[in-house]
Amino acid sequence: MARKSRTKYAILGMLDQKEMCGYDMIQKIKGFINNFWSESHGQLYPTLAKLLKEELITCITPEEMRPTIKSPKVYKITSKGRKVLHEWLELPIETLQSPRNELLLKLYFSGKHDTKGSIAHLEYRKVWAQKRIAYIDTKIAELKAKKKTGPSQELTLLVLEHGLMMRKTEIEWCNKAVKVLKK
Amino acid sequence: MARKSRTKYAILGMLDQKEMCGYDMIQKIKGFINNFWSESHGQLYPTLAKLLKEELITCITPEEMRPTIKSPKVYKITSKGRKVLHEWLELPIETLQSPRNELLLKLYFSGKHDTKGSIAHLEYRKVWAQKRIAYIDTKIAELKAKKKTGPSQELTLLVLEHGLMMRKTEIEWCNKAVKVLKK
DNA sequence: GGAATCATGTAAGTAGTTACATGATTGA
DNA sequence: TCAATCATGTAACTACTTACATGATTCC
Repeated sequence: MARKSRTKYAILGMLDQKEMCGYDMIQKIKGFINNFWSESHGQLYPTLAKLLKEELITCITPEEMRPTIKSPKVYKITSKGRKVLHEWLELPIETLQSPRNELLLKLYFSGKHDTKGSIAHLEYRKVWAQKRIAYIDTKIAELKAKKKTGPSQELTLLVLEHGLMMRKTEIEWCNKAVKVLKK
Repeated sequence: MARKSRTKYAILGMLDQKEMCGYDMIQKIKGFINNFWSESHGQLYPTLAKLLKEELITCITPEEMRPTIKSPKVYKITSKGRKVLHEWLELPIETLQSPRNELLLKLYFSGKHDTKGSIAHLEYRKVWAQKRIAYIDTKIAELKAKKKTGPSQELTLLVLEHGLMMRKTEIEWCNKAVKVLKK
């Protein structure tokens, strides 16, 4: 029954790349990972505790070192955790349906009544998308400036590219929609 | 505190267009509205009860007519409901962040280890997107075949167009990603 | 008569957000 | 010394899905 949380796998995935503490994960989630995923820290910390209990991760900051000066709980993925992660990675992707889109919901329900309002929503969305594009562009430039290339860099680039293409298409569609509404 | 459910507005929006019963709403949600929104009937029915209590909708199938032969509960939006709906429609859209994307999550975490698996995910996504495109194409054709045009038809077309453009971009990106992974 | 679909609801459980709460460290 | 940020956690609450449950109607 019920949906399955993927917080678990997001954590395992991050720890598979590098050992780190909860706070570091939150930074990552608010940073690059935010391009395609989100987690709240109210969900993260309890899940970390659960993963420890399941022995999918270990805390490599020993109990006796804490809470002496500046020692966050650094977590590391276990081989069992790695196995669980890779099994999940190979599983087919479950969420194929297009996600909820509040813009389309509002547009569809208000278009007839209030074209001005709808156009405002669309213009605002365009501004947002443009900001995203500018941000992603600088990120891509930064990444390309680093001479060092590698498989992980290529993946990062792909993710950024995804955001870029989606936002551009969104803007294109918004322009079309505005045209229709103004007509 | 906490997130706000938009089930309420989805219902009001549907009833603003046409009076109908809960079952009809579920059909709509599983049909056209599914292009941009989702609701489960386990969420819908309790929300209908709540809206009745708030007097944003009324049930126009009188109590005494039920449960005689074939009489579903037909709901109608009230003027108060309409007001609440329109106020919400004008409010800025809250959910601007890009939604969770399980494909990108898996790709980002597995790319280095398992390019074959990643490519499989991408190819599967392409198949799905192509099916969606085919479906939307027929819907658009159907709609255009009807000579009758109007504002609501234009909106429907816009929504379908949105899905079309997004899926096409997705395929384009998948192709790019596959190329990078195969390299 | 039996299957599909019409039609409405409730129950149980998970997922998730936000606010509350606390305290250490760093650097201006 | 004060603000920002590092760092971890819990509490309260909402949202949501899926399964359970039931019964009528329609059409073959």
